[in-house]
Amino acid sequence: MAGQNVLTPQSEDFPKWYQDVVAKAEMADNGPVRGTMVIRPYGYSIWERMQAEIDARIKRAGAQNAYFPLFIPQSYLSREAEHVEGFSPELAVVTHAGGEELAEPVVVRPTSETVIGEFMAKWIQSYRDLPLLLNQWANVVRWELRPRLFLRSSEFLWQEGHTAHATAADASAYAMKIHVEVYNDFLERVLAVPTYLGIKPPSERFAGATNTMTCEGMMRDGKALQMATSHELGQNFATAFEIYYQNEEGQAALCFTTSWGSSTRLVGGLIMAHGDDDGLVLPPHVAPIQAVVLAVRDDDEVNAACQSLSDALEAADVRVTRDHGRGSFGRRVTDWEIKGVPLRIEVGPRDLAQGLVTVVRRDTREKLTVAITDVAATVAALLETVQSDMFAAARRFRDENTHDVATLDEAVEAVQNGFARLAWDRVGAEGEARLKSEAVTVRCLQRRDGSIPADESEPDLVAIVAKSY
RNA sequence: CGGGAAGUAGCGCAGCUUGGUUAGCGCGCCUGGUUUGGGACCAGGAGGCCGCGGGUUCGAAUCCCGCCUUCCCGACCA
Repeated sequence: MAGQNVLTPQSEDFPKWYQDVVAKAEMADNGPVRGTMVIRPYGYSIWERMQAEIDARIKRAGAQNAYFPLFIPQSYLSREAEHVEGFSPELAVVTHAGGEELAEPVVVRPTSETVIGEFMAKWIQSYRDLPLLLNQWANVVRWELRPRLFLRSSEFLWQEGHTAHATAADASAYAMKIHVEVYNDFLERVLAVPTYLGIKPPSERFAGATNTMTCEGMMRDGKALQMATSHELGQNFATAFEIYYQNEEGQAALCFTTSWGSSTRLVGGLIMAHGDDDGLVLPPHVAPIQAVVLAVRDDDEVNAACQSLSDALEAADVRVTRDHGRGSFGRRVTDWEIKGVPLRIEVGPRDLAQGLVTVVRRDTREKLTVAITDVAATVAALLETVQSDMFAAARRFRDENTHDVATLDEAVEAVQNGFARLAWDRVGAEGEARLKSEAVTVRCLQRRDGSIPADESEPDLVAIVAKSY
């Protein structure tokens, strides 16, 4: 068996590799209904770590968690013309319940702007109630025609933030704050995924938004994945749901709202941003298990050493597990590699006789010999090194595969292997159609310095274009 | 939703063309033993509505029709 591929190599068939990893790392299974997903414990523990990190940042930004219903009156969706048009094709609608046909069908939420808008209108009376900053963790349903585990499932888990503000400037600033301080900070510091931040061109905007911001990540096959998104909704939903407040002069004024979301799609992005031919590669900050203490053989002396090592690591706040299992050493090594555990600590009689253990990095495969008394301190520090090295490696990969081009033809050529960057005024509406015919889209628009523009009419913007998930 | 491919044990597959008795193989799983520094070995064993429904037939995994599911490409998509 030695030397045989456990997974389909990325270079041979990337989508097959992805499915192999999801299955063999025990992340998820397909559900019985097309497009549905069963998230297995290992996959869910990664999602839980993501939730904890994102939730803490959302709260730091001042928003509070709440919960709104799964079922939404169909009429709510219709109140905002673009919104209903955008979502109609992917709605799941309940027409029968309690053994009878319903007088008004209810939709299973595809997103919650409408219900939340209804209650914002009820709760907001005065300028003193603003800004109203809400978030919810929930499941949503969008009937997908071409589902893929984590990346696009008909039901998925996410967080959706919804805020109301007195002024356009305040709403805009808050959406930007979330985008940078919650999403991008999380992506870079926890998932170690570098992003291109920017705004979507009008053609790619959220249904009902006046502006959509995105965090675009590059996967190992050079394709783009939108990893989080934030919207300025202007007064579109405030108008539709009559979200008014009384200003300091006692006059009624219409709110400005925002919404922003990130989903279990992030798990798919994590897999594809860092994974290699041996499986997952998890950054330590998001890894449910940061280090595994692996007994080379199952005997009392080795096991005792493993136990005291894992106790010491736990005391140093390392998320550690012990593998003194049966079965061959090689088999167990491979299994932990597939699961992407950042550090493997191998404990065997030869090393032990000299008071040493072998520490192996998953990201670089580098092997280090460490005195057993130094392991706790070494591992804690090494996890931080792995984290920052993974981010640096991902950024290098992204930069090497982002090509500056001057024409649409060159862009189409360049995106066969990564992203292309070109002047936005070289694209335009006709350019987008031309790109679309090649299965290429404008992922985002940026200023020359990489910062996020206010809108697409700013002069001298650049377009990041790519094939995408 | 359109085009293509495929559904046989947990996973990967053979068998189907040319219908015929107990449907096979590899991996995995269980038991016992030997092992364990990169997917170990020996022996024994469990596990199958052959995707679902209907039809043809004395007889269907095999032929015909419908449906469901999965994968690839496209369209669609915060």
